[in-house]
Amino acid sequence: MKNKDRNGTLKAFLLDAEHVLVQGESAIRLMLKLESGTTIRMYDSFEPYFLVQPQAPDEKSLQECKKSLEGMRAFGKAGEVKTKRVEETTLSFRNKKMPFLKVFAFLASDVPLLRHAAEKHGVPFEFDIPYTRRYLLDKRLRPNALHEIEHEGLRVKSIKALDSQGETPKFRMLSLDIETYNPDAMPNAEKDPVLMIGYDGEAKGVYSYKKKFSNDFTKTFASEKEMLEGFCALLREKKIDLLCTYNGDQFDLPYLQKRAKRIGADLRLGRDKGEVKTKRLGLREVSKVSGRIHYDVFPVASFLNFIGTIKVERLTLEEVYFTVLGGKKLGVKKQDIHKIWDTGSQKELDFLAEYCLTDAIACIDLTKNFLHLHLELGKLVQMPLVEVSRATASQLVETYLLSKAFVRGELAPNKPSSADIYSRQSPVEGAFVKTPDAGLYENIAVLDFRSLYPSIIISHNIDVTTFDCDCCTKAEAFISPQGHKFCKKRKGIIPEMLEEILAERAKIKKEMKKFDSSSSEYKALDARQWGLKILANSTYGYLLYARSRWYSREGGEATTAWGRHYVQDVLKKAEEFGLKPLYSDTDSTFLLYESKEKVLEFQKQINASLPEAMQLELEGFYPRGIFVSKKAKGEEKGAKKKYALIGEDGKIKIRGFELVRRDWSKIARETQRKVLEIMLREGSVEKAVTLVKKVVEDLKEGRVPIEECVIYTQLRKSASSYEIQSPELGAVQHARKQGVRVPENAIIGFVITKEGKESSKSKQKVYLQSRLIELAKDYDPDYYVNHQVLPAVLRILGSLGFDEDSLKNKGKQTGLESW
DNA sequence: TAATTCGCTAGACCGA
DNA sequence: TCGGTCTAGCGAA
Repeated sequence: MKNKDRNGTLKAFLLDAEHVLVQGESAIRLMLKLESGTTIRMYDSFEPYFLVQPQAPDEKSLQECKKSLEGMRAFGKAGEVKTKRVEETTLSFRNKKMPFLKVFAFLASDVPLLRHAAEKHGVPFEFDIPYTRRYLLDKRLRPNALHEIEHEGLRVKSIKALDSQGETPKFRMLSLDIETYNPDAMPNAEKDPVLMIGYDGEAKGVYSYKKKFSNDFTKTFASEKEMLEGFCALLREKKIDLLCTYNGDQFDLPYLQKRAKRIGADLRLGRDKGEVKTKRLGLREVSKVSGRIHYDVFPVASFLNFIGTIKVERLTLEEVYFTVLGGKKLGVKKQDIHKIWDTGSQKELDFLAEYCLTDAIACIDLTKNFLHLHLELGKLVQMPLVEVSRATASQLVETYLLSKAFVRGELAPNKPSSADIYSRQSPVEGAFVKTPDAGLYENIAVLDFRSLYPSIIISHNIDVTTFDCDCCTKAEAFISPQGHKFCKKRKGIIPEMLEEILAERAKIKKEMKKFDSSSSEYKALDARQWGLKILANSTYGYLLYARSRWYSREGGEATTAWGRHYVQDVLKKAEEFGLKPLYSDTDSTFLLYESKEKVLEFQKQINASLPEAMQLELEGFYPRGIFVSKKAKGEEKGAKKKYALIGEDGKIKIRGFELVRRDWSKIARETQRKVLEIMLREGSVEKAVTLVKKVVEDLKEGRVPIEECVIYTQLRKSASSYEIQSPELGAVQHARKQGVRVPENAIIGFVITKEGKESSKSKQKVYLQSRLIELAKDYDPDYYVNHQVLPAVLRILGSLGFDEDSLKNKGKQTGLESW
């Protein structure tokens, strides 16, 4: 700790910036990590402020407004609030430079109060940018990057981000996972103790109490209290910087805190006496521990699942671990834990400890896997790790844009009012999708526009600041297919951002080729390009996001209109070129070819005609592919967003089929997958039919395990607010009637059982037969044959010239329903 | 108080 | 009992 005690300059990684009070004023406390590995705290001063646009831009109005703002009074809970001081400044607003007044406050919490008072004197702006974020943006600091700090003791004199992109701090990490006593499904901290704490990272093991264990990784304490305090001692001893959990925000950390209070344990998870602080951040809760970074893998997995980077059916630790890292699952049912604790055998108790440890291992492994991404994203959008790892797509884009606006000397637009949000609701016409003809095809070339929407936005300078400018005539500007005009003279903030992102990403991709894919350099670069990709892909959505500061309906309309224009142009030109278009969705084109050279020649020709930022890439050549028909009344039409391709390497790419959907049973999905594989690899209908017959027989005979009949669905509303009955709702209602608690919005698994099946000939209500998997005793073979396996499979076989109706004629040799 | 639109499908609902 | 319409969920991009 020598460095901080004297004056001078030091280099450190900036980990976090917190709001603190110093002598009655808002100030910043920085968490810094020296290159030696030591973590220190320092203090910086920063005045909270917001901006006000005077009623009129003339000097007289400006001075009058300034005077009024200086004399402002507002009243908050803590009494009277005053303006600290007011400064004049010039900012660019709606493409014009104009005067603004910068109103400084003593406390960050005064800003919202003063802002209301200021509304009488002008139009307030940038009043809702959180204090610590304002600090990072204004000082152009980059969380997780190396900074040079000039200081006097613990006081920062100046701080500057260094241009050392590659380096990132090395954290001392520990994962944490608790098991609780839970006789009533959901544990209650008022009465249910914490039984075990698993951890991995700087140390690895399990803490428990009273019980004896035969393994050597479990340490037994005399009481729950000593166990909790022992764990805090471990955090201190190992000098942990980063504590990671899976859903610790909402479960583990608040539970430990409540429990400690209840049993009188001295729980110091942080670096000082502070308790776990659980704060609402947007829609969710964040649990913070002072002096350490709490990294919660659950919101990370949830975000990546949402944007499509990973694909899991349920966001459990086990499933995420398995999907992302191929880790094994160790099954202990939550409802069994208290039984094992009370009456379990030694073997069961040992197994529980092992399970607890496995969860801690999964948690640290996942953290190591995702941390690089957030370190890089944090640098990029200037958000500390705690925030960036919990941020939504719109928050990432918006924070990046706020920083860009600051650098460009532009005023950030205010967030929309609720009336604005309401008026932004009507949808904007989206992408073009071509209807394919159903069938089995050979030799399909797939061409993709690389980053279609970002490249269109760049090429045509699309955003709210460039729309309908008054500096370009129609002849000078970019005119969209619907006639929207975009400036050609000044680059917009969003096109500029995307141009930088895409250029940087291309540079990184090139750089990555120099390294081995297992090297740390490669991984850091990969994380960086990944972060850039997330940002670029979210930007179009942000343009049309109703709560966006930089919303542009016209910009969104123009982007998709140009998208439709370019992709349809490719289809038309392909036809003329002698390549038959088969299918197209948004940015992709599927062409039937005879020679690959011709495809490459075509691609070259298109690329020569495109704007510089746009590019048509060859995604691949596929020897065989299947498109199926839509299940529609009347005419037979090919289905969109549903196809399967087999690559030259034998790898199969499947989109849209039931088998990729979690709301279909495993038995139907697996059977469909096998049929698709047979058709793609061998093209043998006979073989596929034989396979299906076997499955149907197994179902009839009850040989299929009930687990393979589970259907997963999320109830996205509260159970009472549904207009219509459904099987999933039926399962929940039945369970609640039995006294089983089912949380709102949960993804539930249910089975269609024989129970509740009506013998009458009237139309069977499936929801009466549906039961949660936990309560299901059997499955209804008729349902799984006729409503799961056969529809999934016949769609494919029927589309490939196999006469579907003949399949259903009972008695025929090949009939699938001949049983 | 979670980026967008396009598209498929099952099952419930409802009127003839 | 049949067939059209609507609600709801999930996936493609």
